[in-house]
Amino acid sequence: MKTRDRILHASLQLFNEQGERSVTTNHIAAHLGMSPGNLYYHFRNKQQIIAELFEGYATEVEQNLALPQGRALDLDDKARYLEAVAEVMWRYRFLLRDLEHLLASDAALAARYRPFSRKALQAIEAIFQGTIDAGILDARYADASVLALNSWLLMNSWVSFLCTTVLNDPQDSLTPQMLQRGVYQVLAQEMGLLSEAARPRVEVMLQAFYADLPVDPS
Amino acid sequence: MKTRDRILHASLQLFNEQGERSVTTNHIAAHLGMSPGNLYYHFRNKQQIIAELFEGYATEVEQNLALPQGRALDLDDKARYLEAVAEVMWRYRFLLRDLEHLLASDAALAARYRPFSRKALQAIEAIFQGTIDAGILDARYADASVLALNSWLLMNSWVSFLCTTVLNDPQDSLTPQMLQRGVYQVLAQEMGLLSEAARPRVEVMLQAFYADLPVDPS
DNA sequence: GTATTTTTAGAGTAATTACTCTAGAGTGTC
DNA sequence: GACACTCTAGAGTAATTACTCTAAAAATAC
Repeated sequence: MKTRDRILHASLQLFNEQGERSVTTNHIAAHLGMSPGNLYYHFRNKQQIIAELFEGYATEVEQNLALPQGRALDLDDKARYLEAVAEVMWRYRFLLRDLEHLLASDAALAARYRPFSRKALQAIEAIFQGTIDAGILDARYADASVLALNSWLLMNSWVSFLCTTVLNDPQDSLTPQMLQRGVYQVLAQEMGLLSEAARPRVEVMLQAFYADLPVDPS
Repeated sequence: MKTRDRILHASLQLFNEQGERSVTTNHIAAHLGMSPGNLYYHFRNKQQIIAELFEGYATEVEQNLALPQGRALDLDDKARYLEAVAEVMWRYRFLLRDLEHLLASDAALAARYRPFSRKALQAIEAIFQGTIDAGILDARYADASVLALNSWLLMNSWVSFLCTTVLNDPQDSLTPQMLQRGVYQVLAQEMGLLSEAARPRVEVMLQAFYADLPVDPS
């Protein structure tokens, strides 16, 4: 792997593990056994590293939210969307965690983020509209834009919730079940909105995503 | 006001405005026209200031989530809960914004936060269970614990969403309409879950909370 | 009024951090 | 072998930051 890519890779890993705030450029260089000077040869500054990681994140999210070409949505599509996006968000979780500070201290990134987020919202709205049009959700009560916004918020905050409230110890690591439960929480929004035709099948699918969270009784 | 309280007050204000990360203890002291030594006479360290602010936040949230004594829930109760909690979250927004980092760098605060968050979740669940028992939500589809978790997540992430995606400029300030829309997003979860008896009145109430977000077409 | 305690100022410090600068090593070309 | 270009090391720095220390002022007690 090229030095430049090794820096990006290590930065992402360390940012995710420890938070962007507590990972310095010197840490990144030391982690790679290289000199700070070398790191700064490849990147003008720390912001640039973050900005390039964000581009990777944005690209992957957008790819995973594109509507299928030339066919209507089916029942499993949404779960697939959710799982894919959840995985990307997990892989770039430091961005979600420190987003407000990153945007506040980098106006260019903030200007880049807003249209990204709005575009993602529109894509999710299109997906919901697809399930309404396909007769899966009841058009009388389901509002695609409201559902899209709530879904986006839930997805963006799920990992943070796990880290702050569910995990008892920073050492503990997240399990796939915990991530899956996040997907369940988004899908569960539809419980009251299912058309009679779709309800039986969707309810079965939903149950497959349910997972108890380890909340010790205290 | 006592010096100690002035420090807490100024810290909260500055943390909210600029983020905890970029507000140093020297800034706080300077803002109050006092010496750093004086600040450190009243507080052992920055963590202690944050911890005490958190206590204020936790207390207020818990007070605002207590079930009414000696009567069943009525239709307006939940909106009142939401508005009250949303206001508290707004007033302590730096905590929500930097929560992960604050907990990661202060094990005692993390240990304090988890039971708080779980307790809040249970309180919200009790509120939802109340509306189910009161026949407002349809018991066939409404799951109090799932709804409670989603509501908590939505409330916790709403202000962050406004700051990162809606506001075009850090200078811009949030309007009450924007906060109200957050309440709407939580209430809107119930659209498909309303009992036939409750639906007409709740739908009217819901509309009162709806507000368009200023998302410029770009 | 004096003794005691609480509160405050302000200079200072050790540690950290993002980033710079210079010089040299490696690699390819002719 | 000379030249050019890319890449890397590593020492160094200016600025920042959380926090300490000493001494004096202010409040309180008796």
